[in-house]
Amino acid sequence: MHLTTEHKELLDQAMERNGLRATRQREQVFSVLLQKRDHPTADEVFHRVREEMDSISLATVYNCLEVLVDSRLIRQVNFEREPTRYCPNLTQHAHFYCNQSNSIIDVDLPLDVSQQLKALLPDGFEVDHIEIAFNGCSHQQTR
Amino acid sequence: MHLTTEHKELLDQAMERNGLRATRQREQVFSVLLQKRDHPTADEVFHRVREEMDSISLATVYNCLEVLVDSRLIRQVNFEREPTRYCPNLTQHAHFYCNQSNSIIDVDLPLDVSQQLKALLPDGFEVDHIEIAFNGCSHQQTR
DNA sequence: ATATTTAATTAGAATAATTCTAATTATAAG
DNA sequence: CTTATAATTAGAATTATTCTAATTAAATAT
Repeated sequence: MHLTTEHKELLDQAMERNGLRATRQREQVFSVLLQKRDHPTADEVFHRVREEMDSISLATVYNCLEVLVDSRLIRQVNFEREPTRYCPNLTQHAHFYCNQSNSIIDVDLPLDVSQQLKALLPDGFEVDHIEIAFNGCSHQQTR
Repeated sequence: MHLTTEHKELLDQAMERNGLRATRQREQVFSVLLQKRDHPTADEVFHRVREEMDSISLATVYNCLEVLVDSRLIRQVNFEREPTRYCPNLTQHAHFYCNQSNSIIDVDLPLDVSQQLKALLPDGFEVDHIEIAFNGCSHQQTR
């Protein structure tokens, strides 16, 4: 497990705040997500975690991911009917789905743009978050 | 069945264009979606269609919806892990999910805003479409 | 330290939306 | 009217996810 001190504290504090425990499994799942900046499915996370912790169950991975999402340490991204993916990038960003290479690319989202989007809403609408998904072709190599 | 002449022609042309047939079932599914400006699931569409065509099967409804989406006569909207919903509003718009009333509200999307969003992408990225989902509370009555 | 309480993990069953399959029926073309 | 092709149908299969009940681990109190 390779959680940096900062990330470990981030997790500990988030768990504390929510009256939850920073278990080995939760640390491991968080760690795995931070190690590779991609967008794995729960099943992919499960397999990556298994490499170091072969007793973990898929149900636990789902539980850990849910906890991490709820405490806003990671983001959950859904695209069409595909399995949910998880994303350690906490900065405000959109996703670009390349339907040729089948990959997901993070797209930075400047504050003024998201504010402009919120301005489209009628009075009294309170926004918790905005999901923006581009779909198209990025002309990148299929990795 | 209550397809207006214009909608009937819209369907016929779209089917023609794609080498498909404008069957009774496809007409009926299209009609049901146009009759009520909401965002029903496949199952809800199935039940609405059944009222007038009791022989239709759920598989056919799924097939019809897919065909209509592919021919861009309706839109498919996905939110989190909820069942896919279908939307007859073809104008450019975003969706607002009110997590209190659990309803979906269409939000008009001006052309300049979507263009601004596209401008965020690196060179060479080609956009087919953009999905924008707001999540929050609209302070509306739970219908 | 040890016992007790509470929360988390586990394996596997259950669920729910969607897709697939193979047979039948409808539509269009010759 | 026959033939070829596409669409529909019922039901089985699939897949991601959630639930369940038993076990284990962590935190707290003794």
